[in-house]
Amino acid sequence: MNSESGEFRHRNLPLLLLQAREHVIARFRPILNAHGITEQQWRIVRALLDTGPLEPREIGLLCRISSPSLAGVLSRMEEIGLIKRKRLDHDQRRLHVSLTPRSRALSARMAPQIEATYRDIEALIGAQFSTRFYEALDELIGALQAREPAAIASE
Amino acid sequence: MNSESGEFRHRNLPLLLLQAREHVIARFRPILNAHGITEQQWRIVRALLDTGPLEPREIGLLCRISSPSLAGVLSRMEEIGLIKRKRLDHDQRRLHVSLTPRSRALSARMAPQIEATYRDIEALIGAQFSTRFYEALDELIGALQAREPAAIASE
DNA sequence: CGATATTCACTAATATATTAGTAATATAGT
DNA sequence: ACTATATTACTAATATATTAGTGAATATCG
Repeated sequence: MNSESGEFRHRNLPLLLLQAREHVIARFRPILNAHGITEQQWRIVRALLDTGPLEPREIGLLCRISSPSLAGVLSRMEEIGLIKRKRLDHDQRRLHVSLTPRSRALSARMAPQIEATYRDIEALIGAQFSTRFYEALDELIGALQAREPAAIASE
Repeated sequence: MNSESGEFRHRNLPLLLLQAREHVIARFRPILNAHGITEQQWRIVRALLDTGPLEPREIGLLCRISSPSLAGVLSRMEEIGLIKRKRLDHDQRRLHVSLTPRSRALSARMAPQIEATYRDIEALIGAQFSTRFYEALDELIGALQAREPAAIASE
């Protein structure tokens, strides 16, 4: 009825970012499903591949998964043999999470399809736009995390 | 260990988009919490404000909420008086979802704080960058939905 | 050294997401 | 009319998200 509603002059930015992400990940989802791994699990596997062993706290910050969610996700991943967990000797609170031969083999099998999908996307949007878009995302994230409003853990 | 891992040449684009969205919505979350409304509920209220009454199917496409999730979300929203649901006369399968005086009053109270937050963000990233970033998101979404891979409902 | 505060992974309860499937209604083609 | 198919909102089961809070371990400070 009121397509100008008056109340809001700005477009819904979080929704736009969500929509953009949905359109991108829609192209990867079939690959993840075919290999029986969830989005969160894959995010963690890829982070560990790129960075090496991490602690849950670091995984949460990197992959944007909250501590309570992480507890269940990591527990299930250990159960199906995608990761292993090991207490640190000098600090019994902390934990080391690392990949297993199985998850390394899995990502080796997935890598070609993932990379092909990135090439598809780049073909659609153009290499130049692609580069500038990554830069824009980095700039946005950098600007927003430089001056956080409250105590929102994000670095 | 292996910070070059070799397997992946492209950065994790869905993760970057997720991180960007998290940094943005982190500034709105305190407002939503203060008014006792969840992210999904607010997305729906704002969509209805902008567009007028919608059917669940349309809400799902617009707000990127799946049909099963929507069932629970709408049910809870009706229970607390944020929306009302009404069957269509000429098609008993379909449904009209519309706002209530209560949700209109709520968004009127929230609007100033929401708008102020957008101004804060724009001040941080710059008006020019802001404009170009919105355009880039539109372009990305447009390019990706123009040639969908499979039958992924998205417009 | 000892009391206090902080950090860390985790649990509990509820909300939402995902995948598969269902019943009711509507439409298309015969 | 009639069968087959499509569409719509929904349920069931499991996974993940969110908010609050816990116990164990460590760090900090008096």
